[in-house]
Amino acid sequence: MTAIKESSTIQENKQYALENCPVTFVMEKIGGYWKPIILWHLSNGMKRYSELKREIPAITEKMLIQHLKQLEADGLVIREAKPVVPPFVTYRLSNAGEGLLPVIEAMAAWAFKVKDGEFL
Amino acid sequence: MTAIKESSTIQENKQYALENCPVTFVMEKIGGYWKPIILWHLSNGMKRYSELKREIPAITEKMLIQHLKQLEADGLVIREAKPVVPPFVTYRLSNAGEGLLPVIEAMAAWAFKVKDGEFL
DNA sequence: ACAAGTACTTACCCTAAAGTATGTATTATG
DNA sequence: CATAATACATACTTTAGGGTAAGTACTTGT
Repeated sequence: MTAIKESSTIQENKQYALENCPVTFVMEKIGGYWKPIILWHLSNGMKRYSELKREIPAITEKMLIQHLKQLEADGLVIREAKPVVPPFVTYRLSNAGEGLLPVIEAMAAWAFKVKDGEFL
Repeated sequence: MTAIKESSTIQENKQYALENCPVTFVMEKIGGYWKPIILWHLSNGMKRYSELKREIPAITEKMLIQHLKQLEADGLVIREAKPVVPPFVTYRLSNAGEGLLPVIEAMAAWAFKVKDGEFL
């Protein structure tokens, strides 16, 4: 008989990981399928909502807006709305968001090395 | 009436992201709550299965072995088993796995900057 | 009058990831 | 002979993320 595990929910483990692992902290911010893609598209500067939509055709509007809100709440992007009609809303990286670019570049570098078979 | 979206499943989107976004490629490999933590614990060298288990108390054995297998299948860690009893199995980073350390360090650096309020 | 464009919102569903609880093989040791 | 230690395996359930489909508000153009 194996020792019985005391209860441990996803939330508790999330908490554990967040406090103990900086990588998990980053994952929380930029994890999921869409957030990195959105950040990538914002890395060349400010974009309108509709521009992002056009540039990432596979994303649904729900996902796009949902992640933009999340990124905004996490302080990675800045939303600016001009009170005109039709609405004119732009998104751009904050300082913290731009601070992530080296991380993204490190990831990209690794990905290309793997694909080039450099680790074989 | 909003334009009707042509069908797009999770798998298709995954494919799109994987092909278009190196960050997603990396996420595929080290995403989830446990993989980065496991990699982190392996970054100081080879560890036995039971050592990992002890060092990451919140993880369940199912998650630990499942992610170790995944990491092995993705070529990030190397498993070595001595045919003795009780079993003696060790895990260590492969070259590709070690190649990820700069990524992890970049993440950690960013996480600490955020926590120190450097982006405010 | 109504379609079109912009930036959303909301209700509902489906799947993949994570967690729970248990079982297994082997041998040494008391 | 039963227990402990190691490194798993597996059936089942829960949860969170993602996707679908549709609606809203406001105004300009035809």
